[in-house]
Amino acid sequence: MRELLYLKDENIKDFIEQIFYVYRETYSDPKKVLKKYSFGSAHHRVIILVERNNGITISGLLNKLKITKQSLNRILKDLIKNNSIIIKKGEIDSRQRHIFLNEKGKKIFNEIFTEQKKKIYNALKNSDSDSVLKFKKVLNKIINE
Amino acid sequence: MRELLYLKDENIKDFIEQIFYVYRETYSDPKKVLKKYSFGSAHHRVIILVERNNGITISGLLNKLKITKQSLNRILKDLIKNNSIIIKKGEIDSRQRHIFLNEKGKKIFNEIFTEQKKKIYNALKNSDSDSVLKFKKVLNKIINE
DNA sequence: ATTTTTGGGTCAGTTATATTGACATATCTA
DNA sequence: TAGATATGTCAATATAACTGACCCAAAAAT
Repeated sequence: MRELLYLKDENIKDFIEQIFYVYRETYSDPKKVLKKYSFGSAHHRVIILVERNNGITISGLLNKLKITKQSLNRILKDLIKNNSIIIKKGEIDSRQRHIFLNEKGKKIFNEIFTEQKKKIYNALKNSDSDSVLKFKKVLNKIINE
Repeated sequence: MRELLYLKDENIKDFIEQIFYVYRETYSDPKKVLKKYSFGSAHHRVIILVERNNGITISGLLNKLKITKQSLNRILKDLIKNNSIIIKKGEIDSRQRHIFLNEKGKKIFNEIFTEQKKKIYNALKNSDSDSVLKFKKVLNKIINE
């Protein structure tokens, strides 16, 4: 039987450490932009998720963020006050709230994204398409385990 | 000129979102174990880094964690009180402090690691070695950008 | 038609983790 | 010896999360 080196503990430990660094590095660059609007990482994550899932509901966001609704509410209030998002009642189910980025929110997202994409863009640019594809597949496997 | 689809904004956005999920999923499972010792994520990260870098100095840890020494100090005090780590003066440079996991710390690390490795292990098990290798390379490229 | 469940909102208090800024001490280096 | 470095510590503050207890309105189930 072949030895699967990449399943050895030391390799898994490498990944645990690297995933920490990758997350931190990926999410640290836009901090100056966020500070300009008095936003923190929590706002950052909400803006990203709303941009990617326009019209997402409160419970949709809660499922993706895995925080409490009290925590989310604080963030949403800030974003509404800042005029970055608008919230609409559901047409089918009027208990639901659908969240959208408005013009200001889209502008802020773009500023954030411009900073945040750099490291990933450069890393991918220096990789071949097969590597990028396989990178994505393993990422997804970890998420869906 | 070929179009590099994987450099398109929408693909980068995928990665930004996935990296968040992967980090969270990778670091969420050991929370019950940590709670048993009244430890949080900050302690978790320190234990991991000390296990991987036995004898690391304070400034070594600060460079990896990128937090302030005041923040680190709170964590280290907890870990010392709990008898998970010991701190020794440097023999060459006695200003330095070298941090080691002791028996209790190793035991706690193993409990944490047992929980934390599961998702990664299963994800890698369902991947071929080429994918795992390429996954690691792209991770490193993002970190070192 | 009434009851139960669901989606969301909110008040209050607490905890965890990080920050800034200032200052102290010992030790190493030039 | 002067300055730089490694670490420790006090105090105040910010951020982001938590638990727990309620509330209302609308949908779904009975």
